[in-house]
Amino acid sequence: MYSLAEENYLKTIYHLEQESKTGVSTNAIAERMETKPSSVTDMVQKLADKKMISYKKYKGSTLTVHGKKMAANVIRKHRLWEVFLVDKLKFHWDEVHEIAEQLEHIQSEELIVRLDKYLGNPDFDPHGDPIPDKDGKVKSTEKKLLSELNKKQRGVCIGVKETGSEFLQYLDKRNITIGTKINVLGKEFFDGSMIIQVGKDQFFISKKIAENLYVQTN
Amino acid sequence: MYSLAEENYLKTIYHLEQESKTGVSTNAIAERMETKPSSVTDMVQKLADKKMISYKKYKGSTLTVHGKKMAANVIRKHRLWEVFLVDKLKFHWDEVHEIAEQLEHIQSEELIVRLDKYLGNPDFDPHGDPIPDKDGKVKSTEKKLLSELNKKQRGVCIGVKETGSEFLQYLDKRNITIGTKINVLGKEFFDGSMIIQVGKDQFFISKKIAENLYVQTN
DNA sequence: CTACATTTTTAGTTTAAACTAAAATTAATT
DNA sequence: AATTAATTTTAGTTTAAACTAAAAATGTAG
Repeated sequence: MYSLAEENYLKTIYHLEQESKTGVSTNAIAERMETKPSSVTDMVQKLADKKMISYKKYKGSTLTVHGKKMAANVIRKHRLWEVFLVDKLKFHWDEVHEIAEQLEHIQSEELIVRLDKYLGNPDFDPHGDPIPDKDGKVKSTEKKLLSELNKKQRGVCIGVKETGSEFLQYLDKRNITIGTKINVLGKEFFDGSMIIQVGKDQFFISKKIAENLYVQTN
Repeated sequence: MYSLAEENYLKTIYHLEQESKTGVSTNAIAERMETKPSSVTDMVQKLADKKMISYKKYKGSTLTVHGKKMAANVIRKHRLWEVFLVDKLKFHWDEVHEIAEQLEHIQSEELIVRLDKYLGNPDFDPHGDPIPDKDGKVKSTEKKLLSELNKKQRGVCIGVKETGSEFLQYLDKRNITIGTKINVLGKEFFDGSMIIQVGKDQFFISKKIAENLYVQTN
């Protein structure tokens, strides 16, 4: 059994590893968790003793296979609960994070098995993030142009093809940047235009826009 | 905001107060919570400072109006979650206590408002215990003979009319004692016999039995 | 009413997880 | 390469909530 604090550290390290694809620094963890670096050092040493991460002094931390599975499981629970809150209790998708942050720590294998089934074994949470499976595996992602997506598909912006300033300014105005999640709500086959959701906003984009944005899909 | 430990103490004191209708002793709390009396003393002093209970050294504790409301709210959450686990996730009613014990500490007013609505504003949990309302009020109970109940009603055994040893031995065999919860699953109007649920068991009882058992109802 | 038993409290430790301040290491700049 | 800056760790405190052992208060039996 792991403590709430330990689970939160593992989760944070998992997210930071995904973002940077490298070992994560003590300071990065401290900043993300709004705590002090010295506290982080204490905890990573403890997690290293428990073989959840591998850690070398001054060299940062990386999750072990075991730690990664553990972290993915907490994230799985978080995202399943978010689906519950939105689909069943009719919360808005931007109101559920705080509550899921608590629910993710409830300990019961059986509960999650049943919750998953009750929700129809969803693959994504209400923010479009993928839900890891029981073994902690997340469906691998693939790079595409936004224009290749169809209705109801989702992607995360990972780059642009066209780099002219008008285009970049357009993206800026629409709050689209690296890491932005995009849901395709509708697609017109006649001209390739789309209706997409970005954060709380929904708007129309032309084929030309969609052909110049790279997204990562699942 | 109150800590998990504080909420658990308040809940325990609430239950003990209900059972004995008097102030609760430090030892009683310690026993129920499987902790040491000295730990209880520490905590009741803290709760008294916070005006959640009134406490005089060596004289035991009683909840203040504020503390009682707080405790009832934790119990409300516990019981609503139990309904969720049984009605929606199809757990058996004797499997849900441990999980609800964790869920009852999730902090979100709105969550409980919505959960309550989603479950159809239930009045009882799957064990037949009443669910306090938002203001911590529990529907007042009334003393009746078991034979006065109808199908789907519930009662808690509070005494007997007939006191012969055959009758008491019968009750003993059926595991019915003071405090035992009884659900009436079916009633035959022709002869007044009933099918009742007691703990995990379901069985048939005659009108004569039902006319000699007092129960408290809601 | 005294003597013993039980209950309760106090005083002092322990543990997990945070903190501060200072020391050590690594990185960056001139 | 030497010095400064930034990062990270160590050492020592703090807090909440538990614990043990001993002291104090209360309850009970002769």
